[in-house]
Parts: sequence; structure tokens; C-alpha cells
Amino acid sequence: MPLDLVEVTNSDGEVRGTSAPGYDPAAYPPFGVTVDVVIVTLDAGELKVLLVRRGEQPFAGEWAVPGGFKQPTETLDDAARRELQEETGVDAEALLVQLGAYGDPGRDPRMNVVTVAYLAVLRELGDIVPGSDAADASLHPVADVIRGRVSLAFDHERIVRDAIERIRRDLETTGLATAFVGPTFTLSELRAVYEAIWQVELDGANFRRKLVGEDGWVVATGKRSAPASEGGKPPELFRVGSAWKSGAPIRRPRRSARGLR
Amino acid sequence: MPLDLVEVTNSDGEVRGTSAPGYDPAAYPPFGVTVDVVIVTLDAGELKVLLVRRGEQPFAGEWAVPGGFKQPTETLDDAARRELQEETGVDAEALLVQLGAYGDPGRDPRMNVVTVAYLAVLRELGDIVPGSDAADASLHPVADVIRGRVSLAFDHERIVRDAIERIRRDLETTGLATAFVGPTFTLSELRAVYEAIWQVELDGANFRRKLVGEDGWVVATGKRSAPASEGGKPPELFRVGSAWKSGAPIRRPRRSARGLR
DNA sequence: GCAACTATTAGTCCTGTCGACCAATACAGC
DNA sequence: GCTGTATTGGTCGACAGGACTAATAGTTGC
Repeated sequence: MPLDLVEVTNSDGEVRGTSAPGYDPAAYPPFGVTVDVVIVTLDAGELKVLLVRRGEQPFAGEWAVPGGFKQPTETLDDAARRELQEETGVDAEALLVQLGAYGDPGRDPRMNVVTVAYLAVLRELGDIVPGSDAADASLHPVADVIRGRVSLAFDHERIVRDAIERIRRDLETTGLATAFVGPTFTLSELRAVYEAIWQVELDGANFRRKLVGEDGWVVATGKRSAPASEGGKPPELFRVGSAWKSGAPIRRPRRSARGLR
Repeated sequence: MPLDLVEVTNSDGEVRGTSAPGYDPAAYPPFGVTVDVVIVTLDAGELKVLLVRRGEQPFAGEWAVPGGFKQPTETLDDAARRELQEETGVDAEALLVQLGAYGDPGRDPRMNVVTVAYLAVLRELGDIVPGSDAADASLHPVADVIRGRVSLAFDHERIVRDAIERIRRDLETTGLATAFVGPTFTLSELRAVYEAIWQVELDGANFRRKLVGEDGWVVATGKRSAPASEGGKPPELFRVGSAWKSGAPIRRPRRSARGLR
């Protein structure tokens, strides 16, 4: 049943829609506005997304991107930050950008809902606590979602797909890569970010040459990390420089002979 | 007055919010959802934006970006296309992309409204007909808006600012530049797009060398255009090639000595 | 018809960037 | 101490791109 002839009333029963002069009440049907947050992290060299198993209708029992209704007293950004906080306990140090709005008719079978999707990139997720309305919460490889091996509620499959596309693009033009690593990191760790997301192989020597230049991409801390699993020279530890704020150091290889994998 | 305790009813008086099991009615306050379209074109070598003078409350008499309420039966993209059509008569051949959602509390003094902003780039606007709810409609230099010489209703100043920023960025990575020119164009026309938006000067010879290469940036039509105002050789006419679909030919000059203006 | 002018088009030089590759180094584990 | 591994430093060559000069092909004005 369509919701064309809907009026908005407040708790006093006053019809707010028609009482507002100059507005045609039929012209602004009410919508629910939700905020969904695609939480992405790098886990075991693989890009993963946090999904919750819905505990309520609609789509109860299915996997979905965490989210909730926006309150009139908060901004969209605030709502996204709140959802992220509720879901992961993480507050700051998370890159949180708006992806876009999704409002196809029927995307929520119950009512008119427009959702604003956000992308959050985290270095590491602590304990994942399912929210009050979720039965479960866990990390899933994005490859499984993109290839349809995990089907999601609503239009969340499309949202995740758009999120990954956004990540791949922003990696080339913004400082997004630094959101995947900690406050200090080795060049191998940072290089692994690019390699995992772009599915390419980058030459370690060239990577270093580009980042450890006169530009302020990375700043050496003087310390060294523990060596890798199979031994090897303990690598230098860096922290992010200021140059990331206005660009990215390396571009995505286009026609790479090596970057197959 | 806050709208916290609002219920949604349909024309039968049935309260739809509380009647949906599994939802907490207080959790999804109703919002109006509007779609605003930032319509941008190049006019007399200057970037301009289409603004309408509002004929109704709120902000009656002030300039604003054209827009309107989304209907539950249409997608967001459809709503944007409809608004563009209503405002300019243009349907296709317009680049129409979503900018983002804006939902700060109080952005509409009457009610909770979340707007989804779109960007439309047109080559040329025909007759501008003010919509039914607009008192006037005309093109304004974006510089006037950005520098605050024209103040806009709602948070539309921010929306326009974001739109211009998006244009500047997308010009570097997408085929956006071709949306500003017609089906056939001279290289000077195309170059003028970059120069107007980036506020730089590009060398005509280098510009040509990059675009008329083996890559399919532009395709010669064999025809020639009428010469410029003050005489000169009639330039070649080109049409867009296929390469624009997956990138842009030139990048924004960073530290240009010539690009001052 | 001719000169002056303008914008387009072609060609050259040179520098910086970047990929590919090789070699040296420094440490862990045995 | 030997071996293996990952980091680090260096070289070479291809290529793209900016600055610049020059030639070309038209129009406009006289």
C-alpha cells in the first residue's frame, strides 16, 4: 500500500503538515531516515567488513550493515559517530566519511526509509559487541560480499559495493591509507594496505623511495619494530607526515605486469 | 519546538508508526526528504550556478538551489532528474551525480528535513522558467556565492561550496570536463573548461599533444568551427572519445608559475 | 588584393618521475 | 657461524610533461 496520503501529526494531534502555510501537505510525505555505517578494516591481510545479524523485522536473521535511525537533534555525522561508537566502542581515530544516500522505493518493505551511508575505516577492532537490536556481529571478507557469497538485507549489498569502490578510489587521492595503520607503522605494513585493496604488488624499494623523500609523507621515529614472522631485518617505525592531508603518494598501477595476484 | 513525540498517520487516521511491530515508534521520527540540484554551467568563460528566488516560506524572497520533496514512489535519482527537468527543461545529456546528504538539525526551521544534494553539469541552459514555487530564476557566478556576496537560504551556501569542490576534484579524475561542452567542440573550448574551473592557464600546444594521442580522448570529426571573435585559424572540431569513461587526460597543475590569474 | 593579426598546430629540448632491477645490509633462528 | 628473510640503498632507462619556438592557415581591416 502506498503512503501517498499521509499526514504528519505531533503528540497533541495537531496536523503539522497542513498547518504549515505555503506547504502542500501531500508534497512532503514522511520518511524514516537511517544512518548505516560500513565499518572496514584490514584483518590478516584481507579487507573485511563488520556485519550484524538482524534480530528484528524486517530481514530478521539476515546479515546487514550496522545502522539506526537518525534523531532530529543530531547531525548526520553525529548519528554516524554514535552508531560506530555503539557498535565497536571506537570513537575517534576512525576515518568517517559520508558515502551517499539511498532511497529507492521499497528498499524497506515497511515504510519509506532513506538511509545515509557512511564509511568508517579502522585500524583494529576491539571486542565486537552486538547492539541491542542485533543477534550477532562479526567481520566478513569483503570479497564474499562482493561476489554474492553472503547476501545482505535491504540494499546493503550495493552499499558495501559502493564503499569498496570508494576506498579504492580514495586510496589514490587522499590520505585514506594511513587510517588502516596504527600511530606508528613500518613501510611494509603501509604497503600491504595498498596491495590488499588494489590487489597489486608494489616494489618495496620504490615504495620507500617515494615516501621517504623530502616531502612529508612519513616521519621516521628512530625506533624499530620486531622483525617479521620468518626473521629478517627489523624494520624502521614511521608515523604519518603532514603531506597526507592534501594528497596521496602513490597512484594505482594501471597496466602492471607484476600486479596480477 | 522539538518534534520528538511525533507519530505518523495515514489518511485513515491509523497510526502507522506504532502499528508496525518490532519498531519503537519514538525511534523513527518522521523527516521530510528533499532533493536539491546544483545546476552548474559555463557562461561567458565563468562558472555559474542556477539559483531560484523562493516564493514561499521559509526563506521567502531569498536565493536558493532549486529542489523539492522526494516522492515515495520515485528513486532519489529520479527525483533529481525530475527537478532538473522542471527547472530547466533539460532531460538527458546532463551529468547528474549525487553530492551527499545534509541533515543538520534546524536547517529547515519548520520541520525535520534531510536533503540529498545533486550536481548537474550542463553545457548550455535554454530558457530558464521559474518553477511554480519560485519567484525568479537566474544564473549567478559561483564566485559570488563562494565569497558570500550572495547569501542563500537554508544551508545551500555550503552545498554550493561542496559542489564546486567536487567539480574541481572530479575534473581531475573523471570525464566531467566533457559535460561542459557540446557534442562537438574545439580544443580551445575544452581547454577553457579546465582554465575556468581550476583558475590556471594551460599551454595550448601541450594540451593538444596530450589529447590528440593514440589514446581515445578526442576524435577528429574533420570539420572546422568558425574562427574566434578576432579572426584566426578556424579550429578543428572534435567529439569525445571513449577514454573519458575511465579517467581524465590532464591533472591539475600543482605549483604552476604561469597559472596565477 | 595586401598587410596585419590571431589562434591553431607542429616540433624540440629538457627535466623530473617512476618502474624494474641489482646489491648490500641487518637481524632471527638453527 | 651459517642460512634465510626482509629491509634498505643505488643505478639505469623509458616516458610523460612543462616551457618554448616556429610554422601554418585562416580572418579582418584597409
